[in-house]
Amino acid sequence: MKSFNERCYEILRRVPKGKVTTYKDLAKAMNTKAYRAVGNAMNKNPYAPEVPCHRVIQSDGSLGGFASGTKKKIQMLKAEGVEIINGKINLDKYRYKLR
DNA sequence: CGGTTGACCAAGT
DNA sequence: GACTTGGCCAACC
Repeated sequence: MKSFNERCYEILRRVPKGKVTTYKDLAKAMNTKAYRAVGNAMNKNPYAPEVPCHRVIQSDGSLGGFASGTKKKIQMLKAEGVEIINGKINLDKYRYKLR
């Protein structure tokens, strides 16, 4: 039985470059409501380059947090082709449909 | 087992 | 729009 965290990583790792998802959707995809616990998992994320934890944002389109700083997160996403307006992302455009 | 923590969410002020 | 409150759930001590 894998830990809750590893399940997060497995789902998150299939989010393609140039797309994003939200903590809530991620939790929903694994059939739980623990979006908070998901955030915890990301913070600890031991699969740093393998799992794109910077592609996970809040439900309202704002970035949420990032271990190395929110600014870094913005830069990485922009580098992947995601447009960020006023520190927010257009979910209709960039949200990746899980499941 | 209980209490604390957190990269959250929604609704209210 | 900023801040507070209550709710949520897993990990950790």
